[in-house]
This record gives sequence, C-alpha cells and structure tokens, in this order.
Amino acid sequence: MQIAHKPGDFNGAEPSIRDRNFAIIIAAATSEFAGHGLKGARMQAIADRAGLPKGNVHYYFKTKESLYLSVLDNIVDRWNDQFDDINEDDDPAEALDRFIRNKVRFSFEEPVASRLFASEIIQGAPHLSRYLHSQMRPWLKDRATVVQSWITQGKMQSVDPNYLIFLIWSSTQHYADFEAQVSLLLSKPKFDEAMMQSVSDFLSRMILAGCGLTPPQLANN
Amino acid sequence: MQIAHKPGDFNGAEPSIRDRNFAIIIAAATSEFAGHGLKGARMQAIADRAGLPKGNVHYYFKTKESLYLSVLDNIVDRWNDQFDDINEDDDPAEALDRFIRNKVRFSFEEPVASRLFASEIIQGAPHLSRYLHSQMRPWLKDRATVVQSWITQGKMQSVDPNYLIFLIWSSTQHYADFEAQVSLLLSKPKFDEAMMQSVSDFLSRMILAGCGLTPPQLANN
DNA sequence: GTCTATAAGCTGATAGAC
DNA sequence: GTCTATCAGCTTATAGAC
Repeated sequence: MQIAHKPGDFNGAEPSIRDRNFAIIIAAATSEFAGHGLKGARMQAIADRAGLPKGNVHYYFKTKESLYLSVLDNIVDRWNDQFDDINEDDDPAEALDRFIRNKVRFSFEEPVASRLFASEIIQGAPHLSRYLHSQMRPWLKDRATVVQSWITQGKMQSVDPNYLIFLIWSSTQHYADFEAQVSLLLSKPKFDEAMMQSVSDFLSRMILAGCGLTPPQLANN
Repeated sequence: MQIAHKPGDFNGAEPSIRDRNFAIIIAAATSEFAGHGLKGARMQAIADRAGLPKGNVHYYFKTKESLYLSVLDNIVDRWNDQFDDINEDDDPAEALDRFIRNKVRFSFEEPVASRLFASEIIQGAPHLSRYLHSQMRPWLKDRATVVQSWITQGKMQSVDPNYLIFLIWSSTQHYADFEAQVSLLLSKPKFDEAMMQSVSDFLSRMILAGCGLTPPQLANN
C-alpha cells in the first residue's frame, strides 16, 4: 500500500507520475466544480479537461466527493498562503494597502480558485464549516484585534474591524467571482496588469480614506 | 389554449390556482437553483420544496431550463425595481447613501435571490448575457455618466465611476452571497434589523468618505 | 498504473388514470 | 388541473483486461 501524500510533498526528487496526475486532475476538477458546483459537476467532464479516461480519475480519487474535498483543501492552502501578516506595530496605511493589493492580485491571478470558494460558500459552506471555524475565525479575530489596537493607539479612525475586513474581501474578490459581469459591462474580454493596478489603486485609496488614512504611495506628495 | 401570462398579471381579480402554484414553484426553484446551480438542481427537490408532486411541476414548466429561465426573469424584475434613480442634480452624498442603503436592504431581505444571481454570474452568466448587455450595461453607463458629472461639477472627488458602482455592489451583496461565512465568523446565526443598520451605516460612511463626502445623517453634526 | 466495458442507480420528462 | 407509474438516457463507480 502506498503511503498517502499530497502532490508536491516529495523532497527535491523529480515529481512522480502520481504527483503529476494528481495535480492535473485537481486543476481540471477546480474549473469544473467552480463552474457547476459539487452536484452539477460531471466526472466525465473533469476527465476530459484533464485529458485522461474517466476510470483513471477514479483510480486517483475514489468518489466525486473525495475529489471535491481535495480540491477545496488545495484552495484553502493557497488561500492561507496569502493571508497577510498584520501586526499591532505596523503602520495601518501600509499594512492595509499591502493587504488590499495582495487580495486583488489573488483575484486576478487565481480567479477560478476564488470562484470555487465563493460557490461553496453561496451554497451554505457545507464542506467548509470546519475550516471556517478552526482556521478562518481565529484568523479574523486576530486581525480584528490588531485593527482595534490601531484605533486605540489613535493611528486610524474608529471603524468596525470585522466590517472593514469583510469590505476588503468582498470588494477585491468581486473581480474574480463576478468576472463575467465586470468583463461584459466594461467590454473587457481579458483583465490585464494595467487593470489590476487601477483596481488596486482605487480600492486602496477608497478604503484607506474611509479609515482616515492616505495610501503610502501618495503620502509623500 | 391558455394565454401565457406571469403570475401577478391579473388585474384585481383573486389569484387563480395557476398563479398561486406558479409563484410557489418559482419560490421553491429559486432556493434550489441558488443552492445547486442549474445542473446541480433536482426537479424532485424543487417539487418537494413546493409541496407538489414532480409531475405537477412539469405541468407548469415543461423543462428544467425553462423553469430556470423563469426564475432568473423573476429575479431580474425585482433587481430592476430597486435600481435607484440617480440624477445629475442630486446631492451625491444623499443619492449614494440612498443607493447603498437600498442595496443593503435588498441583500438582507432577498438573500436567496441575490445568491442565485451570484451563482449564475460565477458560472459565467450563460443565461444572463442578454440581460447584462441590453439592460444592465446601459444602466451602468447612465449612472457612471451621472457620477462623472458630479465630479465635473466639483461636488465630489474624482474617482472611477464604474469601479465605484462595482464597490457598492460587491460590498453590499457580500452580506447575502456570503451569509454563511459572515454568520459563522460573527457567530450570528440570524441577521437582524440592527445589523442591517450598522452595516448600512458602516458602508455608507466608508464609501462616501472615499468620495470626499459625509453621509447626510452626520452632515448636521 | 492505464484504459475499456459495464453494472447499478438516479433523473428529466411523459403518459395516462382520475 | 392533479398525481402516479414508468420510460429512456445519463452518471457514478467498479471490474477486469492489458
């Protein structure tokens, strides 16, 4: 029996066929699940996207649900990676600006992952409640405490820290989750680096202004 | 052959059985589609939610897709109803404040409709592209022109009007679309009137500040 | 480890009694 | 207009040859 491991867990060795196919299937499944949800996704469609016969997909992932869980797990990992560190002694303008820009970058670079996450939460987060409880809630509480300490220190205006973080999440994720709408309304079939810049600048300026702050780039003018 | 009409089109007469069942099925289907998307939704589940046998649902809506389209149509109608009028000679602070509060109210009062709309767009808006083109795009263009005229008149700071409207949409819809996440993170199983107030106040204050404006309620302090 | 064929069960849609 | 029974096709998952 093979020891269970995630792809990428190998230590410096070349990626095995197993790891490679694992990754290919996860990527294919992410798109399919993002586009149709757990129940609406078709194993055949995932196999087609992966360029593999359906039986092969079942060889790596016994059931559709176990594949879905692996995909969510993979996304949560990447999500956590970009969870920026924010500390009490940071400058709020710099820290928030950095946080906003990281989130926008994630939306522009990983829109499919963002959409799958959104899809799962829209459907009531039945497979993510453990993660939300055990990881995201402590994370939010920590960051809210930091924001509150900035307020107490007089470094920024008094705003509800939770609502502030929800505002940053929602406004940045919008460009991934509602890409179809934004792209159609702006007649921009593809988002480019320039748009990512202008969105980042806009959101950073708007949100920081709401906190009585000025974005770091503009601070020296 | 019965003349086709939507439920509610009757003029003062009592609602027929047909109208009543139409409405019941639409409501049941809205929840089911919001939770699972077009492909993932089950006609049996819709019938169960409606408290009707499956055959009856097919009597009113020949196919699953036609039911889905009716549901979307119904939502678009309600969406358009709350599309606030914003005019060049309005006071921007008042108009934006009103717009934001209306959007928050819609999110809190019709979260399921908001989620179905979001779900459709996340999946690429395949059934909404006509609506986005023919109705939403002209609407956005109009409002953007109004915002631009406010800027030209010196009534508010210069910001990108499209991004401003996207910010209002995303930040307000978040409380409907991501209700499961917000509710879990805040340990609030149910959103109440007080929360709707505080969210409205927060978002109005933040977004208006970004435009160099003060919410009307605070203007007299 | 790969791939095809097939089993077992589910789902949309319809037919037809009431 | 209502509801049950049922069909045809699709979908997940497995068995088994290679």
